[in-house]
Amino acid sequence: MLSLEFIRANPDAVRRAGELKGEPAPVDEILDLDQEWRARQHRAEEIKAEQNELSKQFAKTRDEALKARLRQMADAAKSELALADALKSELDDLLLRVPNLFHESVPIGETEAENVVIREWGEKPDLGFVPRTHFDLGESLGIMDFERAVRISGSRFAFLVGDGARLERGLVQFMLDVHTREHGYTELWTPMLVNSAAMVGTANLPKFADQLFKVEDRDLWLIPTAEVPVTNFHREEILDGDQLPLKYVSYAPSWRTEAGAAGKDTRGFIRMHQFSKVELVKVTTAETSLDEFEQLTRDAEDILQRLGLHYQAMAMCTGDMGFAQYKKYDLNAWAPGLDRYLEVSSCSVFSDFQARRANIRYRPSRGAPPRFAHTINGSGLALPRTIDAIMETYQRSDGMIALPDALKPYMGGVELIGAR
RNA sequence: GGGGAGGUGGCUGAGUGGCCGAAAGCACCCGCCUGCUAAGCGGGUAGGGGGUGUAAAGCUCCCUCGAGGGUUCGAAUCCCUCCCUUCCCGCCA
Repeated sequence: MLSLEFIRANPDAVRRAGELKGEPAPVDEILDLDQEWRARQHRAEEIKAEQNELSKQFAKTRDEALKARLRQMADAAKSELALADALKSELDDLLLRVPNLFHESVPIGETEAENVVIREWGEKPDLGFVPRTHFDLGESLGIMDFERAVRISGSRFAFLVGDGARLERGLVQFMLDVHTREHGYTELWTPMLVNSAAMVGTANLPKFADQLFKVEDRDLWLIPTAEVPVTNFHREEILDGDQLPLKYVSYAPSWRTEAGAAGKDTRGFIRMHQFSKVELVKVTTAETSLDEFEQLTRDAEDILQRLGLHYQAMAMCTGDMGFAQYKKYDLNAWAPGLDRYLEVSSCSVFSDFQARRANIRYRPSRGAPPRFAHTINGSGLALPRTIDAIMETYQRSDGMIALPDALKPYMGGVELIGAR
């Protein structure tokens, strides 16, 4: 969230950011409530201060008249504080619904049409035959099974079978190895159910509850991404400035309701209720967060390059980047069978927006007052669509699928999927 | 699941109704002292919020001793609920 002080001082900037993001900010309500709350708070504190003072007197004098008066003051202070607290929690609720600002380098725009390609790597492969889709290939090779998944769990679920499952496992291993050994990230294995406070920390709540699976009768939610537990790893901590940046990588299944995506990407292994993802997270400082964000994006791109997949890096425009992000890049890998790009990674820097919610701070130097950290995350990468891009890019005219060299050590001797 | 013990500052740990936002020790910071180092001496060091201030500083008030409620003029301290840690028993991967 944004700080109340900032909103007080820059209401127009907050309003403008909200409009350009298509996420209107309740600035006027906040400013009104803020005034009201502060007035109440002040009055309550005045009563309380006097009460505290007189109470000390009473301890000496034991004056019964004073005691009666103090009893009244205690009641008055209590009800005044209750009013102030009610206003404050109303105010806090509103603050959680104010979208983040965006960096000046973010393109202004309303829809994905105004996103900007900032980098491109490789090119669309010329296979020399009409490429098939991954789901066509996957079903005929017997490595993907959607029909059975529907019977057991419904649409947007899948089984991977044999070499398909192996491919998924190998990819996870490969990505984790690259990020931990070569990019300097520390691996985390996390809880996959988290409480509401954690979801608020990463800004999945309160606004996006309809995107999340909730455990019945408990304050637990299935994580939509490892970002949630990993970013919250240091919640309510004050870190040492010289520990930063902290770099984490985590593999986790991710669950999303995909509400609002009815009818979209219903065929294939693209938009699932459950999918695997390797996630990169950094906790850093205001001074370094934009550079660290660029580097994190490069770390994700490195995986695509090693896999030999053609992709584009896109800078998201204001209207397409989301509520909490300060700046965001998507990585879109080319899928020849589908004849389109698939989003395999989304990398974002949040400024101190999440850190403020999750109360993650650091001390720039010994004795200095704490400051909110900056958080960054990105997929490195999301599995299903990476698998799709691999299958469609490395397919052969005979329907078998070759493997990128980088992946071969992770496939237990399998070099060609479909060979018997 | 049943029963016991416990949750206090960066850490250890004292504190059972006002003198306590909190002894002492450790750690850390500043200064002094000493050929150097170590030791020693003196001082400092929790977080959040309100008011004042152009702002920083400063001044001042309020809140916070796991969380929330209650008793009381007054709660770290007493009572209730919840969460967590730990030990014993039970159950189970």
